[in-house]
Amino acid sequence: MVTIISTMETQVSNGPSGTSLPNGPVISTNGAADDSKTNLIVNYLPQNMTQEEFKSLFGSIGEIESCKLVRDKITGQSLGYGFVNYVDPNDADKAINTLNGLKLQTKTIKVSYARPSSASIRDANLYVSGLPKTMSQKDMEQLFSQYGRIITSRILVDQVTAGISRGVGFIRFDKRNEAEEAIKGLNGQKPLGAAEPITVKFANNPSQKTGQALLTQLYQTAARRFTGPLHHQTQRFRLDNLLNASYGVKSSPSFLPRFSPITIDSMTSLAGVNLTGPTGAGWCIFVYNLSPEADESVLWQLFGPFGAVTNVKVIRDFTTNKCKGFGFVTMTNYDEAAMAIASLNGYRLGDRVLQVSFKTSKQHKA
DNA sequence: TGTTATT
Repeated sequence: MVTIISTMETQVSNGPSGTSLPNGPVISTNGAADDSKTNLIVNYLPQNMTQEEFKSLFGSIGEIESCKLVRDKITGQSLGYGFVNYVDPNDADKAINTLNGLKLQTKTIKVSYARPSSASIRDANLYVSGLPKTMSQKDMEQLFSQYGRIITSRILVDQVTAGISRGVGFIRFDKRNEAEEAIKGLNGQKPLGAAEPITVKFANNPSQKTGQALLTQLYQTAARRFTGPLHHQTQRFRLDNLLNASYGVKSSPSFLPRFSPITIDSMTSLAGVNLTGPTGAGWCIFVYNLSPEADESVLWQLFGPFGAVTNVKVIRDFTTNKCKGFGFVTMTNYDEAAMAIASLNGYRLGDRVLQVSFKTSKQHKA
């Protein structure tokens, strides 16, 4: 088990780059709207926080121009951060003062001004290993700060030994080229007084997940559904103005109860429903509640990690060419198909909860 | 030897 020494030490404030006009909006020198005083980035959000809860929390401060909880494009899972753009810069300031450092479940959220988006700030996160166990987060920052502006830093610690450094950490620089210089300057070098050299390299990009990683993630999500929330009810994130917020699931389409541990057997035993059995090349799987924008690639991405997929099809409206909400996947092996169904049925894809089952003879009726 | 900071 791993925990974090600190996520809050490095605070970032971006100097506004625009010009404030009397009684008017902030206008940047190039004429584009300048949101540097209203746009915030929120980090270390609880995994299970929904867009609605996110909006509700930050909307309690003041009027929101826009906000977005950033999610994985494929799985729809929260990436643990989001953006809030307020109408009034004063509300952005207030949000930082009142919500930064707020403890939500096991996380301590960080609220700060968002830096202007640009390619140069992407992929600037470094993975550092071989650090002396005695090196603190501050020591590490000091070592790296000669190469640029540090946005975040952390050292991983062992939880069972109550906070002993694992000699592994992360450093995020403001700019990618700063991170590159730090690698050049520090990789393979011994910090002052250290016995061993440290390794410094770019951290794995979480958006480039392997099939195996995606599969693991899907299994974990499935397991969570089957065992219920990880934490005690009272530890779960609550908002006073969200009296009956559900966790992740907005609606429960059709006959499937929320979080119900539906098994293949219970599905096949439903009255009047029979499996069609292997048809031609393999087992046909019915996927329901796809978005109108869904395409074949999402089906490949979802089912591919579970085994051999021979065919996918998204059913579209003839005139609009939009997905009609469902599709089919053919898998060669029963075991893999069954595992895919067990893992993906009830899975949240973006705002939607998928229903996944073997295609049955009566699926289209009722 | 592994968290989740750029819409």
